[in-house]
Order: sequence, then C-alpha cells, then structure tokens
Amino acid sequence: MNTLNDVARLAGVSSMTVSRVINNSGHIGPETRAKVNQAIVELGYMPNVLARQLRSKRTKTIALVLTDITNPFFTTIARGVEDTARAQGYAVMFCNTDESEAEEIEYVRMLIQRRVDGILLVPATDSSGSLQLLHKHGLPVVVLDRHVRSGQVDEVRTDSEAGAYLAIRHMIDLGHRRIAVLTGPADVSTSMDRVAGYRRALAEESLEPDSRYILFGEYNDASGFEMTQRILAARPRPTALFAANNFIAFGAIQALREAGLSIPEEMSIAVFDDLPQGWVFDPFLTVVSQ
Amino acid sequence: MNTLNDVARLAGVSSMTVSRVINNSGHIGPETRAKVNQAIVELGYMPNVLARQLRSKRTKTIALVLTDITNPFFTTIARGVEDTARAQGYAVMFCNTDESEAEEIEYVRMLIQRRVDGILLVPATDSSGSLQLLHKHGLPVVVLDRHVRSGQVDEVRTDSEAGAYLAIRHMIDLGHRRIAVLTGPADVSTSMDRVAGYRRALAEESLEPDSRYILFGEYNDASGFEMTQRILAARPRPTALFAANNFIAFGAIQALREAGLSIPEEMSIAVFDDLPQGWVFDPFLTVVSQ
DNA sequence: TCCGCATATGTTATCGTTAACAGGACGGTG
DNA sequence: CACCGTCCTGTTAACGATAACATATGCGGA
Repeated sequence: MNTLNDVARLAGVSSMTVSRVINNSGHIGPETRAKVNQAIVELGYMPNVLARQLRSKRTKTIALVLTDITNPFFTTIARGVEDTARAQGYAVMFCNTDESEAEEIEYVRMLIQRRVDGILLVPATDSSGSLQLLHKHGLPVVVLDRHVRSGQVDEVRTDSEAGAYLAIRHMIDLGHRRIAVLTGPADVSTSMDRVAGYRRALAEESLEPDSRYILFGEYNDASGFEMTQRILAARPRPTALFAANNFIAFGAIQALREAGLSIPEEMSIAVFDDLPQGWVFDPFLTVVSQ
Repeated sequence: MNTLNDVARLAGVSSMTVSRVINNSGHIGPETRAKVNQAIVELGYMPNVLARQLRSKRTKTIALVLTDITNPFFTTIARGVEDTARAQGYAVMFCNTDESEAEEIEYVRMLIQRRVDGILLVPATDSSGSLQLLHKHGLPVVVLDRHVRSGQVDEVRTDSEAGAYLAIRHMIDLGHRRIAVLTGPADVSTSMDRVAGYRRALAEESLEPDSRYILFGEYNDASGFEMTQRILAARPRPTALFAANNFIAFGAIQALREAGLSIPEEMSIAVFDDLPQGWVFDPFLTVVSQ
C-alpha cells in the first residue's frame, strides 16, 4: 500500500505539499495541485488515517455504548447516531454491555485506548465507575436514556415519569382500578421513574398502590413472562398490566396467551416503549412511544 | 494523557521493557515486572492503540457493512458479529448502505483508509465495484447473505432458492393455486433466488407461473404495501402471497388490513425471513426462518 | 577454561502523517 | 528603495508505540 511519500516522489514535490493538497490547507499553485492529484489517482493512494490520527490527536470516531442493540428502541437510536456522525465525517463504534457494569467498564477502557473523540453512553447502572474513568481521562460524554446520580454529565432522555403517568391515567380513565406494573431493575433510573409516574397517577385518584402489584425484574422477555405469571396468581387479580418496556411486554403477552387470557378483554396492557414496526397488528395495546 | 515513556521513566527502565510487560512478550524479571506494573497503575496509563496499530500494521478492527441495521435479520447478525469479534479482542465498525452502491463504495474507501483488518460485506447490488477496490488493496472480505457474480469471494448465506421452494410447496399443499410473490430488487441475488424457488415449486405441480404474480420492488415496507395494492387489483386475485422478506410482509399486512381482508382466511401469507420476537402473535403467517 | 545458550534489558530506527518553522518570489506602499 | 504582506513550497521534528538488533549476565557442559 503506497504512502504519501510515494505520491510526493511521483509528483516531484515534497510530502508536505501532498498533505496540503489532500487536506485543502495552505496555498497550492494550480499546476502543482494538478500534478499531485494525478499522482494520487495513478497510485490509487489511500491516506493512512491511523498516522493522521496519531499525529493530529483526533480520531474522528465516537462510540455508542448501549445495553443491547437488538432492542428496537436502541437500534433506532444507533441508526440515527450513525447517520448524523457520518454526515460530519465521523465513524461510530457500537458496544453492547448487556446491562453489565463490568462489561461497560471494559468497553470504556478499550475506547479510551483507541482514543475515540467522545462517547455516547447508556449506563448499565446508576453507579458509574465508567463515568469516573472517562472524566479522569478527559473524554467528552453524553449519557443517554437514563439518569445517573453522580453529577455533572449531559443527559438526553425521555420523561419516564410523565410517560408512565399518562399511560396509567389512560388506564384509569378506561375504568381500571387494579393495575400492576412490571418494570426493570431497581437500580436503573428509568425503572424507578416509571414506577414513580404510576404511583402519582394512582395517588391522584386516591387509589392505594398495592405493593404486590409493583414488580421489579429485568428488561427482557423472560423476566416479563415470569413477572406476569406471578401477577396472575395474585388475588384479587389486576385488570390491567403496565409493562415498563417492550421486551417485558413481549413476555407478558406470551404468558397471557399461555394462560388463555385474551387481550384486552380479560387483561389490558399498556407499554412504555417504541415497538417494532408492525407490532401493532393484533393484541390491542396502549403504547407510550419515545 | 501519559505515555509509555512516562511509565518507563517512573519505573526506571527503558520503554521497550514496559512494552514487553504490557504485551507479555520476551523475558522480564519478576521484580522489574512488578515495578513496571506499579508504575502503570500509579499513572493510570492507557496504551495509545493508534501508535501500536501504526507500527504493527494491525488494527484489530473489522467492519460489518450492511444495508440497514434496523432490519431485525441484520440486527441479529450484527449482535453475533460483535460478540464474536470482541471475544477475540477485535472491535467492529458498522455501516449502513441503505442498498446504495455509491454509499457502499464510500464506506469501503473509508474503511480502507482506516486500515481495518477485514470486512464483512452485505453487497447492495451484485455489481461489485467495492469488491474490486477491496481486492486491489488486499483486504480480506467475506460476503454475507447475498451472492455476487464477480468470482473469488467467500460467501456465507442461506439457501434462498430452497427456502422459497419449501414455503411455496407448503402453500400448494394447503390447496393454494394462485400464489403471488413480492420480492426485492432484480439485481440482488436473494430476490432472484427466492423467485427461482417459487418457480420451481410451481413447475413441479405443472402450475403455469403467471408473470403478473411476480412483482419486483424494494426490501422495505412501503414497497411491500404498494406491491400488495397492485396485486389485489389483479384478476383473478391470488389466494396467497409470498413476501421475500419481513419488511415486505409488514407492508403487505398493512395493505391487506386497509383493504379489509383477513389473514389467512381471505389471503394467506408466507414470509421469507426472521421476524422480530413477538411478531407471531396474531396474523397467522408461515415463515421461513433463517 | 571456554563456548553456547537462555534470560534480561537497552538502543536505534521506523510506521505515515502533520505541526511548526523557514524561506524565496513577487507585488504594492510609503 | 526599503519594507511588508501574500502566495507557494520545503525541511525538520514529533505523535507513541514496536521491530530489529545489540548487549550483558549467569549457568551448564565439553
């Protein structure tokens, strides 16, 4: 693979001149530029971005660290991030932490070593060893989707509390009085915020939130399935379920099908999350779209 | 951010010794190793991977170039690639071409410049300027999901012809005689192969494939919607649709709903593709899972 | 005793580019 | 005419690591 020097030699100029042509910096005479460009084409020259990055201390690369790109909510975000980054000449590295803080820190170390210019992070938990690490090394971070306690970070997220409130309000308006909530881990801000919205809506109606109706689990379908089985055993049985994300809803619907309960006649479901396109087809659901 | 030399100075050894400790190469005395490790911890040293990559000419990075990571089929692949790569110490860069060859070539140029060690490519079309480019620069490539004519490349894909054949066979066994196929672009191998399987199944039953029942479009829901509207206008109307991928099926189902046709009573649907989890809930479909 | 080999560390050059500085030519201005 | 600014190009060093080679020490065997 030939280098900038090969191009310079062929064009009969110094390597600095070639560099200037490539980067459109400084002043270059028109015929010099032509010679250089021709040499570039002739050799099929491709700049070595690594060398450029090393010297200039910028990688034009950012990272998106999230829990699972398989979740349609995150897939959509990933797609948007990639499009925007690319338009600015940046590349994106994706990392799946599977909700594990250890994995997250591992990834962050790798990203620091690769000298990415910045990181978009969906933190696995709200205790943020990785944020400290990033801060120590001076790496710009934006936290997505979730809130972290540890202070001074820019965050971009939806208002979980208000969204959940709206969903539960809607259920109440439809006449439901016994509503269960199936949510994620207790140490993830979205879980807690969604429960908070749930409580507020119930409180407004002076409905006592029954603690047996508030279940914490994981943001996946197995957990949704299991929580639903537990809630179906509760007496009195709730008439509506509020799933704190789409995967939990998947599991819940499966459990209801197995139990032979029809939706929404025998059990209503509201979901907090984007759903994959086409999902709206049959079981009738209420969704809070992000 | 401090360097290998800073560590060397603090530990009172040469930078080469530090490098050897980090990479576990050569012979290092136990107390030297201890000194070096302590210095590393003390400084919170993070190797500059860029410098390493430049010198060693390996980036430990591969790229996955696909058409749209939003497609659940590709999302799953992406997840698998990332997991496997990471286990081997490799990072992955994802690129969405949106079925555009121009975008694909643009990405390939960028990846060559970034000196990735190899590329996994889902080609947008079967004319492969990007493959030539990659070959010219000596970059290892594996082509995924689709077949390319231009020769000597490793390919990993499912047997589209056989899958389509099975789906159509199944439809025929259920009694369908007028089956339409809604497929992707004519210059993508999977489209053609799925149509070929369709033809073979029909031919076996001496059913004349009606060319009005074979529609080429795009692998997205808008195209599936539009093709379905066209097919519904055909007389005699087919009794079954075969969608060549999940997005086309989405569009088809939407079009059928709008037309007030029930699935599968008034129109059966078979789909070639993985479907997102939970999708099986209601409209009753036959799927060929990859 | 001398040689050879394994072990342990250091020195120098280099990967391919850009930052920083250094001119030379040319034209306008006071 | 001296001086300055603009345009164009080149030289040198550096980014932070590793490859390749060199050196030193100790130990066993002929």
